[in-house]
Order: sequence, then structure tokens, then C-alpha cells
Amino acid sequence: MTNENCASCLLKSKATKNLKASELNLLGENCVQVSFDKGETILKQNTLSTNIVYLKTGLVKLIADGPKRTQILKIKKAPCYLGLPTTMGDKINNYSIIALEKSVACYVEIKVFKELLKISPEFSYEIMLDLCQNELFLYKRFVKLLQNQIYGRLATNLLFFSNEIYGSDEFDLPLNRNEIADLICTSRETVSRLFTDFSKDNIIKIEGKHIKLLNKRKLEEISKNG
Amino acid sequence: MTNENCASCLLKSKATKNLKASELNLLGENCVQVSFDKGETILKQNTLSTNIVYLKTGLVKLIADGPKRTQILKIKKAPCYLGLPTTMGDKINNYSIIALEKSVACYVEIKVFKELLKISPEFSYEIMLDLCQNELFLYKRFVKLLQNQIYGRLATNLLFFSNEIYGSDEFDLPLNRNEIADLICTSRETVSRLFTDFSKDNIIKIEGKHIKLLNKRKLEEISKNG
DNA sequence: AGACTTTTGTGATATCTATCACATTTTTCT
DNA sequence: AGAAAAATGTGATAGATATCACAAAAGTCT
Repeated sequence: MTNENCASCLLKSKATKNLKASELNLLGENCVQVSFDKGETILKQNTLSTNIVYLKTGLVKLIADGPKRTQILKIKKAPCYLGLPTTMGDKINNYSIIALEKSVACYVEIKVFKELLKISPEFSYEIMLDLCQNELFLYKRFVKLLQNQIYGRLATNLLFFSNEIYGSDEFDLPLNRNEIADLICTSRETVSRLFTDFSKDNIIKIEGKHIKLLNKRKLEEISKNG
Repeated sequence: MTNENCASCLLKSKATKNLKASELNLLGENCVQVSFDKGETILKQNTLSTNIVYLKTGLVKLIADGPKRTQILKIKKAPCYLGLPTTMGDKINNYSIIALEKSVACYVEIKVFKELLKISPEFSYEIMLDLCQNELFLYKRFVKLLQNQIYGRLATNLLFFSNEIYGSDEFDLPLNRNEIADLICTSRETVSRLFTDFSKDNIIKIEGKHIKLLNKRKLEEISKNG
């Protein structure tokens, strides 16, 4: 296992900034950096969970097989930890993680990660904070998915891409229509219809994957009321 | 603030079993035990989050206002921690917690809880494990809610009550029809129709809130396939 | 460049569940 | 015990979205 220089890494996590030089060294000795192309699998569902993954750069989707079809659980943007719940909470990976664009990730052995949790309370605390904030985010996200109709569900996610992922009202969607359907729990035909309707109402402008939000205020209203 | 004797408490959490006598004493000095009747509010949404709650005995529901109606996020049975994500992850309580039967809870000041996290890695680790397992549970629960139709959604929850809460195929539902509708995201009329259909098919026998699962295998099949 | 595969858009129809209304039953309060 | 309120069950109808089919457009590979 190659030795990564975590101390000098400019993309390390907020949590690891709490670690001493010796702790960073321990981390580096048990850490491997890997590059991924779009579509490649970073972590696979139903395999043994032996590593914590830290996403240095890129964008990924967390997916799981549901009763009827694949479900996109969440989309995460670097920098962030991936697979923490499934590695610490179970022996088997409960979901897969797929790169949505070129990405770079570091794999850390679970034993080393647990050791760092024990010897650095500040590190442990930051990780716990992240878990707590993630849970609150999941509650909000799923309640909106469950209670809104499909216009509201699509609007919510378009706003998420704009505000949280790209920081812009104009961007290339990282998902095809079928994947968007997996994200908002509908069919790909319905996604097409919604994009057509939003375009006709001058709420968005879309050409293939390139999208521009024309009436963000209206999207916010649709997102809120469903 | 009265001094609770946490050291001698027979209902303390697995996590606190890692604490030394001095740490338990610190906990006890900043801990208040309160009893609740069914329907009473243990933690209220949109109030300041200043306490961690440990449920010693009883059963509770976590609820939040959604775009259309109240959503039951989760039902939790003692012994367990409540409100961890919302107290550590935000300054405001993101959801309410209501007793579904007579319950006893201990309120711990967040500052003391954080202190214990810092001084006891084993305690911290157990709390983190709990957060991770909870997140996995939420993923499974919400994916089934999102993808199954209403028969599957009701079946899943009846099995949850039977297997995880009551450990019996015969029990009193802790929720009325409207609350069950809040749990599985449907209308109270639909809940009535489903109970009627399941009764007609000899899958369950229900009289008011008293229910007996007659064909658990069938419920499992419906839960799986929706 | 062209063939092949994948993705997308739209029309038509079917299915599922919400909503509304109302009556009945059960529970709560005095 | 009786009145009032809340909860429940059922019927009828409306609305939302899935499904199926098919054609067209876009992307990939050789």
C-alpha cells in the first residue's frame, strides 16, 4: 500500500485538520489515491465494507437497488467522506457509489480510520457532526420526495443542482433522463414531459443536458408547494 | 438541576457503559429525568436545540411538517437516544418527538454531552455507530416508501411493528388511522380500505387498534414487491 | 462516414390513489 | 348517562402518473 502524503495534501478534509503530524502519517501509510472516470464504480453494493472513502475532487451518486428499480439516494460533491455509514454500520456495503464525472478518491482502511477516531476526539467530533448534518438533510430530502408531486420533486432537485452543486443558474446536468427519474422517483417519460412543460412555461431552457434556470423564483414556489 | 444517579441506573445506554465513575457523575449532575403521558411532546420542532434526550422506557414518534402534511419520520422504542442529529447538527430542532405511550426520558445538556464525547473515545464511538446504523435504516425505509405502492408500504410497517417493536404477531397499534397515514404517506381513507382488504384476504385480523397478523409470509411478500 | 446502440419525446391508455361527501361508530368530557 | 367531538368506513369521482408503443434524435464505435 503506497504511502500518501496526507500532511501536504491541499484537499484534505476539515476533520483531518485536527490530526497531529504523527496521526496524518498513520493515515498516509494506510491510504491509496485512485482516479475515476465518469461512470466508474468507487464502491459497490453487496461487497464487504473494508474502507472509508474520501472524495478529493469530483461528483458522485449513491445508489441502491429498491423493490422496483435503482434508487439514487444522494448526490455528493467533493470534498467529502463517502460510505461512512455503510462501512461503520454494517459489514456489507448497503449501496454503490458511482462517479458522475472525473473524480479522485482516497481509500482508507477501516481499522486505521477507527484508530484515528479513538486517538483524536476533535477528528471524531467533526465526523460525528457530518453524520448528524447528513441525517437532517436526508429527512428534509425524503419528506419532500414523499409528499410533493412530480413537478415539485423535479423543481427541488434542479434547485439543488443550481445552488449546492454548480453555484450557477446555468449548467450541464450530470444525469441522463433515466437517472433523473431514479433521483426523483418517476419514469423517464414523465421527466421528459416535465422538462417540456417547464420549457413551455419559460421556467427553464433546456438543450440536451445543458440547462438554464430562467425563473428560479417560480421553481422555488413549485418546490415548496409541490 | 437535580442530580440523577446515572451510575446506578439499570436502563442506561450501551454507550454510557464505557464511561468511568467520574464521567457518569458529570452526566448525573447535568441530567433530568422526566415522565410523559401518551401524546405529550418530548422535543418540539423549531425550538432551540439545547439537550440530548435519552429515552429510558416507552415508545415515541419523530414528526416533521412537510409540504403537505405532518410526516412521521421514524418510530423509536426505548432504550435509545433521541434528537442527536438535530441537537448536534443544527441550532433549531428540525423535528418534534411525541410519546406514543407512557414514557420516561432523561434530558442531558448538550455541553455536557459534547464534553463526554471528547473525554471518552469509547462512548463517542458507540454514539457514532448508532448514527451510522440509523442512516442505513433510513435509506432502506425511505426507498421502500418511495418505490412501493400503498399495500407494500402498509405491509412493511406492520412487519416493523410486529418484529421490531412488539416482538409478537398480535398487538395494539400505537397509532390511529390518521397517524398511520402520516407514517406511510397516504390518506386515512386509503388506510381504512387497506385494512379492510387485508382482513377480507385473511392476511390480518383487526378490531379497532388491536391487530393480529394471520399471514406474515404474505405480508413479507407484499412488503418486498409492493 | 456509416452502422449500431442508446437516449429521448410524444401519444394513447390504464391504473392507482386522492378527494369529497356523508353516515356510523367510538371515544371523551361533563 | 348523555352530549359532543373525534375517528372510522365506504361510495363515487377526479386527477396524477405509469405503462406501452413507436418514431426520431443523439451518441458511440469501427
